[in-house]
Amino acid sequence: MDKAYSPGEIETRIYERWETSGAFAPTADGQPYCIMLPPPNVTGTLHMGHAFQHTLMDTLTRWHRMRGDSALWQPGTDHAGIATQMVVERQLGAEGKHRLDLGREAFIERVWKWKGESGSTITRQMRRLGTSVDWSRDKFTMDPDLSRAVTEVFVRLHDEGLIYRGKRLVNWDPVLLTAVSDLEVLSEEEQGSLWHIRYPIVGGGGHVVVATTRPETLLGDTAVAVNPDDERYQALIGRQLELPLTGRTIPVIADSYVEAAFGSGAVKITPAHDFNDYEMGQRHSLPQVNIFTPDAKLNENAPERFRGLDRFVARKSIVAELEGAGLIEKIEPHKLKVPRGDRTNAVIEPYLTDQWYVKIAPLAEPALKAVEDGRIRFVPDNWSKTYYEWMRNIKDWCVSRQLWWGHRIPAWYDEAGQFYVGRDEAEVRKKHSLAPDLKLRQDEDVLDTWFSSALWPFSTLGWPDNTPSLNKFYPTSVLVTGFDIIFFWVARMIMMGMKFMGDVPFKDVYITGLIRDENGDKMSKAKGNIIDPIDLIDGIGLDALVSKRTSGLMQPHLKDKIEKATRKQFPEGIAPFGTDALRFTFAALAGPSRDINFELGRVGGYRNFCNKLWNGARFVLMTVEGDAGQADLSGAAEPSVADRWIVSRFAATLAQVDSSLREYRFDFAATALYEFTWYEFCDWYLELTKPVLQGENTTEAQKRGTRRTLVTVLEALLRALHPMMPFITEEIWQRVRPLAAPLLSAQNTRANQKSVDSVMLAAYPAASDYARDTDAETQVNLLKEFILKVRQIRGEMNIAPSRKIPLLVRDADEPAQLLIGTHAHYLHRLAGLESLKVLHTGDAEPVSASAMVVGTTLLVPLAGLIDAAAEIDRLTKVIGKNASDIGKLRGKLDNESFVRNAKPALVEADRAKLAELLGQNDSMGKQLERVRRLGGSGS
RNA sequence: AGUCGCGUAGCUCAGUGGUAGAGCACCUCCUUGACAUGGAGGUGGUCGGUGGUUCGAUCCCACUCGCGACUACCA
Repeated sequence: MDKAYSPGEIETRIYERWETSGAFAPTADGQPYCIMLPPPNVTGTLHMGHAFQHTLMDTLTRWHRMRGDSALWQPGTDHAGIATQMVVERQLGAEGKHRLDLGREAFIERVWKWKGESGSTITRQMRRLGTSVDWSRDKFTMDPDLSRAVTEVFVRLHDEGLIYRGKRLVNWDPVLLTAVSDLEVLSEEEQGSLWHIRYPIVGGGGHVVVATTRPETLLGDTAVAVNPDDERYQALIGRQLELPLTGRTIPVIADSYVEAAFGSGAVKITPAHDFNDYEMGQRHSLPQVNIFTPDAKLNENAPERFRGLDRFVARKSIVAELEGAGLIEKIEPHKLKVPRGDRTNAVIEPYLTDQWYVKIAPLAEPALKAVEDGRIRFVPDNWSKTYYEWMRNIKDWCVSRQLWWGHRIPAWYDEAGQFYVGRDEAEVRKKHSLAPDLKLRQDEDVLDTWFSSALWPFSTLGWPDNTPSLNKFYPTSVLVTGFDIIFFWVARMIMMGMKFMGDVPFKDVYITGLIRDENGDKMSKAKGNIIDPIDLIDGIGLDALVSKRTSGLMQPHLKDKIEKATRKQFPEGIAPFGTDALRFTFAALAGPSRDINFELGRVGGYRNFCNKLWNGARFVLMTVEGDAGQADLSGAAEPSVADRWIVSRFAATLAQVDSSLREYRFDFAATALYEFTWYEFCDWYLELTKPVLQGENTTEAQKRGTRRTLVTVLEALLRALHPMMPFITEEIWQRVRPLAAPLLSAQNTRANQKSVDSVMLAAYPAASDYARDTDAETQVNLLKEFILKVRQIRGEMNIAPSRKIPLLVRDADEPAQLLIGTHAHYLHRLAGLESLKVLHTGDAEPVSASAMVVGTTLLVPLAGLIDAAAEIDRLTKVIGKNASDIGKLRGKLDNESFVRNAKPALVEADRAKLAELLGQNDSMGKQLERVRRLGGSGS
């Protein structure tokens, strides 16, 4: 083995072997365990959020697979209607073309071509991450079988009256020229103005002032509304006003929606261009005057001079004319929420169109109930409240999009405009007994991308057919996703799952945090703070990183700023950390918080962890292979206390990992494994094996006991780490397993099968397979205490590690005597002792540096080793700390209420602790005096 | 406006009704035959503020300050 772990070539080699061997497919037997991959955009690339979530899903999948479950991680990609269409339109734009130039068919062909070219990018990146999805089941939302499911759902919902077509006000994106759903509209507060406009009263008597943030919509006003209780306007209710610039007159109406206190207390009502006005228009039977074209220019309903003007250009000229006519009372600066399309950032226009809607209330009810009664569990639980809030106020879902890329709506129109819904044209004709020569044309619109995503948990498994996979894996086990798509996706999957499968689509919903940069900012191209997970794996030079971050910017003026920040933050680019280090970082970050700030330093730390594991394994292999040979492992063996201890600690670690992963506490599981591997296995256990293996007084059986423990614990540790760090564990396991295989206990038979040639198919180690040994733990804990105290003296006295020192032990209690009697070789080696002597009553005691373990005193003679002044400082400090603790403990124990109310065990423990500290300080006080005397006379 | 969340060591974050933890950073010593991507030791926090419940609060409750997310919105 190399001295340092280098992940580079190892990873791809191992992944290819896994994939070609079919190891990712679910086994025939075992409990079904299924995770649906949230399908990424087919033409997208892997970002940090994906990498994070995929790591967690892969960890769960690998863990369950190793536990013997029939584990399916279902992969796939999403056609991402708007996003993909926009990318291709932009490509066309660069060629000076528009999709209308190509026509629908040619355009769609072009999108498929693009999908073919770029669709493999993200799946290739996923392979780099080690994702163990079953690629043989890879799905795409526009595959024929999934499209069939979409049509089926649409038709069934329509036949039940749960899908309807209606002319209503929708959110219209004037750039994309399509309707979008409420969720696709983002409202940001922006600075605008509030124009106060005078509407003259017909028949004289002055004017009414209305306040508006959108003066251009005046052209579509059909009323002015006031609050019915507003005394100022009582006389005007029912009268007519002159609508400026139009020659029309409109009535003053009363509606309690109007707040008298805001603005002038009078509101212009534009039913065709505002959601609230629309509803008021319905209440008062007001006419709707649409003044815009689909791309938000003024249409023929506007006075001729404004026609064809863009809405914002029109605003200026309308305000100018009003000012000229003396109809502007004032203009105030005003903050308002501006609705923008999440894809185009264009200001969304409420627009009257015919669209398809899903009637949502009947679907929402069972979906709400499924969470309320616990059939679906949100983790962390508080996300269920977010879900409830949304579901209880949910509105009908506009599912039609005026796009070309997507699932075409299965509705056909005759020339009279009558529509028929069916699985295909033939079915429509048959169902409605239409004449064969009746001309039908299919609806031009496609469905919202999320419509097909909502079916993902069952459409990928074969629905509407009743397939074995569907039977086996639905309901799936857990959904792992971000809170940003709880409404877009999670809620809709639950609704559709309840509706069409009659059961929940998943039992748990694990909501991950959102990966942000180290400052807590969201990662985005515009901010220039994006990190490509692949660059963390392979590393990237500074110049390449800068050019990656600054190319293709929407706002080129940010380039310099981004470049500067990048060069400052990564003066040497990014080092190659390897996949396992990245994955372990993600796991360790996956705590309960909703925002996760990603620090590069942590990946470095876990890269070091990989190296630590590598070198620990290197030590084990060198010792076991080197001086013994594997046959030697099978003879009589006599495990040491350290051997029993490490096995016991391993059992505790496995129990912690198990309970943590069950609760999706990846951070706890990662920490438990990290601490065991580094602090217990490497720092202590490996060191404790050395006195045995290299000692002159140990028997072959003892050495064998230690070698066997080394090999078997390492082998099982690799299995335990594998779900989080698949590559390095596989690489090492391949070398360790031949040594370990003959030694594996009966419980581990699955790991011991000849056919198992990969750690990913071996059994996950269970805590119950390893004995807890409190006796060994107690002994080793005491041993560690002794060693740590001596090291503390050495460290604080600056005694070189190479310098061996004498150690005297005074007042040894029974456990300490046992320790010295049986484990002196450990003390010698790990504390760097030259000699170890127990002082008996009456023995001469040289002046020494000292430390205490419970009641036992450790003495390191000062002569030639130690600076008396330093020891005085040290002792004073320890005594001071103890004194402070004694004070606190006394305070507690002197308090009768504490003694009466606290748990007896606690009181007892405090009393014991107090007695111990008192004894120690008494002893150390005397010690201090001795050193002082020496300090005074000696140096 | 409503819902949810956050404020703990220089930084990023865990955590618990009973004398505060990790990683990174920092200081001292050490190239000892697994590992300098390392080893040994160490410094560092009145757990946002105030009040309450309690024998005891960083943890529970109320209020408050500061930050954030989401949902719905007043033209």
